[in-house]
Amino acid sequence: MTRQRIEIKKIANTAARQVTFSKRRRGLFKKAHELSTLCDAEIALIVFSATGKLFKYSSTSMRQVIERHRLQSERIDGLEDAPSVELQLESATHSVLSKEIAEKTQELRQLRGEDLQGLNLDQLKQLEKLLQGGLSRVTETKDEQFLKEISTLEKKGAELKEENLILKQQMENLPLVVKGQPSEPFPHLHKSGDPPLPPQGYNSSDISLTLGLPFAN
Amino acid sequence: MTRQRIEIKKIANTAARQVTFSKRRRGLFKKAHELSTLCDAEIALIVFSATGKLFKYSSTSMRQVIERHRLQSERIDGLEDAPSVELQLESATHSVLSKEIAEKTQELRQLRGEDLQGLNLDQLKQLEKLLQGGLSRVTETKDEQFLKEISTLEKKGAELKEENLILKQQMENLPLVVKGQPSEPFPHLHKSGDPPLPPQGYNSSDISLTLGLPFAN
DNA sequence: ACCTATTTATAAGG
DNA sequence: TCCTTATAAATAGGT
Repeated sequence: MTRQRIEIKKIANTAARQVTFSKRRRGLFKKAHELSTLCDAEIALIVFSATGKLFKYSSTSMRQVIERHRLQSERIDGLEDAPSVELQLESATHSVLSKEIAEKTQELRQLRGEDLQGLNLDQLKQLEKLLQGGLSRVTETKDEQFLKEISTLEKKGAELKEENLILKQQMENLPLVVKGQPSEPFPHLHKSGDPPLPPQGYNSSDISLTLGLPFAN
Repeated sequence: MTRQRIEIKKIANTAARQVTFSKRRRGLFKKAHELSTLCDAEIALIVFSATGKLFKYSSTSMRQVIERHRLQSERIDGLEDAPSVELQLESATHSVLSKEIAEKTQELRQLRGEDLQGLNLDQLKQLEKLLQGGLSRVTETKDEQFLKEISTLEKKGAELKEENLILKQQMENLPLVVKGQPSEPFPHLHKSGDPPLPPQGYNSSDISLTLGLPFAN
């Protein structure tokens, strides 16, 4: 709708999909509210993100709108004597949820290469394609992680090297200082006999600052 | 919002209000559908006009979305007076089922190569291995299917060839029979002028039987 | 229902 | 998430 028109089908890129979800969700809720205000309509809007997060809007109370809806649609498909609407809903929900679990479980098994007997050639080809897509994306992401980790390690290594260099210079210069100034320069720092290393500092350049050496930095 | 901007408050004129209701309702439902499609969201939208007419949209089933919403909000504003042991049990079961669905959904997404951000290197490697395993099994099964199909076709082909051969022999022999026996050997079969091929028989050996040739088989 | 000037919504990209 | 900008979509008022 703007820089470029987009097709109305699932956005492939996850990040882009989430951005669009945020933007459009806001727009949708705004429109819902405007409609209810302008035209005196009673509205309920429930949105679950792909990640399962719930967003909702209702012009009056959610319960009220849903109840009103239930009354309407009940009259239509609701035949027979109702064995307590609540229980009906409950068991219906159970079967829906259970069915969904069963489906997803089966899908997972097939993605793992199990239970393939029932599939025909086309379905197998489709499944293979899906797996190839997933695999390539996973491998790509993994490789990116590898690279990231490597570059992090390299950076750390370079830092350590540099710090080593500084420490070496300090060790070379230290005796000179001691020689030229026999009295303890920092008596309070050495009282305990331990070097005054900070408990968990990993940036060793702090040490030189702590030492207060004249050539630190 | 166009020829002139309008304030978001109840439209005083009834006719204008109904026109706007129609227009904006359509827009709202369209947006809801687009959001669910683009971003894989589960959406329920219920609208009652000021006159009490019901309009609704849901990406999956209305019942499912409402139930899912009830489960979510139940846990949150839950509290208050104990909601009856039965309901407690029900919602406990629901939360178990819902959790399972959420987990399986996430697992499926990751097997499809989506939502990999949160995974560390080890998890990615594990996922990659799983996919490789699944892929190889699927490919293997698919290839078996291919082979099976091919051998079936080959068998069919061989059969057809053999039948062809038989037919050719018959065609070679037929003139001899006619020569040695000038009168129409099968008058009833040729009356119509069409060759007596069975309507949809693909097993031509039936033909020779039908012809009743002395050297059939 | 259609028209169209304008306002909104929003896709891309920081 | 927020900001900006170019452009697509929605829509108010009218016919």
